[in-house]
Amino acid sequence: MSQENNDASLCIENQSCFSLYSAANAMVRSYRTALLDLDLTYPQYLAMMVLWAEDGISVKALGEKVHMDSGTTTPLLKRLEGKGLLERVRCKQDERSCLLQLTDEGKSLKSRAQEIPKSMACQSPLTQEESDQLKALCDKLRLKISA
Amino acid sequence: MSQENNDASLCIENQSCFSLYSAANAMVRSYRTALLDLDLTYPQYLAMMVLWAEDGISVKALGEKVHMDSGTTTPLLKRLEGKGLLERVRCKQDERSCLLQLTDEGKSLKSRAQEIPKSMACQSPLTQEESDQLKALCDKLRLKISA
DNA sequence: GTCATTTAGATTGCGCGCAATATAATTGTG
DNA sequence: CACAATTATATTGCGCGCAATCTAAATGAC
Repeated sequence: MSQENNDASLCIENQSCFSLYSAANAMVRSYRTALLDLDLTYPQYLAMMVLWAEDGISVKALGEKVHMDSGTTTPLLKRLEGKGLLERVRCKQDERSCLLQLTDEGKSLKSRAQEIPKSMACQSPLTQEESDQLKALCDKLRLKISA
Repeated sequence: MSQENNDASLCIENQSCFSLYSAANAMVRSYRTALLDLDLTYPQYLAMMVLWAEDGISVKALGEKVHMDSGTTTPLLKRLEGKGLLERVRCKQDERSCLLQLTDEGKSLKSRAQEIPKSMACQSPLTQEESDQLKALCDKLRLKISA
């Protein structure tokens, strides 16, 4: 395919990393439409999912679950607080720690969010089997390279 | 695993999209070290690979190959120009179009970059087969959802 | 040729993602 | 108890990623 490049190793079309990178961007892009209704970005949606599953956890615990550091979580959580979806309160036992409490509005958003996984699964071009396979490969990759 | 969430659909641990997203971020992060020596970010490295394979192409053609729009490519290419790796020249036949010409420095960077795919492949936790599988799934996903 | 349409690229604005650093609270050590 | 080390979060700065908008050049329709 490539005329000027005799070795294929530096060719983006051959690199699984580039495919991974592009697919992730495309995925986030396709979530945008679905999340417009909830007024959430994809990373914000991830944070909300964590809190819907486990309200009241610390910033640190949430950061570990979504694999983000405080440079990403702090401003993101401030934006969610600004939208009135949660409150950030200092932990009494450990004043360093900051606990995240969903507001009523934040909790009520969960019911509207139930549609998101359904609609995304519907428009996914992958079968359930392929999706599971993709997940397993991505998990293996992430776990090993960030170790 | 989750105590407060009786349905699994809104749980990030079950979502292949979250795995894809996290794996892509981890991958870019792991490239950072390898690319430090070349003074390139991962997206800049992608652009350079395209130009190493096909010097002189337009901004539009490059954007299509790396799947980025002008809001991303324009500042990225200006940074590469600022580093002295390429020049952006208006096309004589079509003044709207902007052609990208590698400088000698930009061309010579290719030889040093040959090490990158090798070292990344070495530290990859995936077998060649798994990597191919991941690429196929990502390509299928991206092609269909951005159609 | 005139004018609407299309096209290539640039600009603006916002939200990540993350390295590096700072701050303040807590814990560990002697 | 003093004080070094650790820990949780916040801040700063930079480079994407992309929607929305703008400009200017080229193309198409009549």
